[in-house]
Amino acid sequence: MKDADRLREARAIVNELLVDIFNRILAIESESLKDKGVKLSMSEIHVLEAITKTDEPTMTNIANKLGITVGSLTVSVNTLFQKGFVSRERDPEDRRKVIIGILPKAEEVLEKHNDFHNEMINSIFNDLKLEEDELLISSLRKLSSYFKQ
Amino acid sequence: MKDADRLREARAIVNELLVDIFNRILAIESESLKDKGVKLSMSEIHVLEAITKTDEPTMTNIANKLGITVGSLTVSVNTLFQKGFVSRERDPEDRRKVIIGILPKAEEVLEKHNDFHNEMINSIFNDLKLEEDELLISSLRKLSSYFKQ
DNA sequence: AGAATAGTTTTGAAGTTCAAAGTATTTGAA
DNA sequence: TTCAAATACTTTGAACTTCAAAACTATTCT
Repeated sequence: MKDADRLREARAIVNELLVDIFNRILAIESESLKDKGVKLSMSEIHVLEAITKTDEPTMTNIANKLGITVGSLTVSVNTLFQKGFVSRERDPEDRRKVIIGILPKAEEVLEKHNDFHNEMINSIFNDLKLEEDELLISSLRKLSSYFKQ
Repeated sequence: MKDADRLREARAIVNELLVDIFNRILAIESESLKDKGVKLSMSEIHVLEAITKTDEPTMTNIANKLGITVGSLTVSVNTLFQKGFVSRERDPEDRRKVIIGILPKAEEVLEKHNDFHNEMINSIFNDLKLEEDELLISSLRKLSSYFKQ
């Protein structure tokens, strides 16, 4: 087989795998949480996750992290606030901003969600050698930066 | 830095990148299509894509490929049929089955969608060496098989 | 103070999805 | 053979997510 053919095949496989993963990940993730007795929807989980991973967790910053509008985020935060998963307070420095915080009830849930992510990452890393990690990381980094261009 | 630390760091990065990609891919994909004058939503595009990639494209098989219920697929196919993107006909061998087909109007759209996927894949492969492909593929394959467990 | 700006919330509409109930067809066991 | 169960699909109603636009509040600028 020629190199060009091999490359074409490799691309096709990577593409197919990405599509497959994309199509299944949400459903499986949500099932995994249901099994663990978590009542929240996946989008609510992702909001909680984004809050913990946003440096200055204002509405605008969190919405950017998630790639949704601030209006959509407000709707979601409303119910999370009402259910007692997050706190909300004005920034004393700039009282236009609302800082969102995670409450203990949410930390529990995020821990269970993390288990899922860890299992997922395990399944990739299990029999990779250390020096091979770099390549995987650089591939994904390229993909991610392509999306942020 | 110890190997264990390096591994922990690698996992964290891979996880973060996957989450990032997941959060952005849909929005960007949909914007890319809007730029190209395509009127369909992403989920409609994914239905079309799944039809072309399912061996015997019955409702059940396509729904499985997509990871949604057959009922949901029916709703989507209803509008795609009405807009003239897909054909629908009973399987003469087993008249319970409905075989879905892609019409020319849909092929045009899928071509544009493919451009997006190709650009995406390009951005990963651009400066990978041939022998490195295998590793990337095997990593993704593991991830994908983990989801199909 | 008044106008402009920034951050957030509210609202209405559209789209996606599921679960449950209903229809049509096929299969298989009595 | 016949009819009950299984299979394939569609319909329906409800819940959820999201967006765009308008409204509101707080802050900054002139």
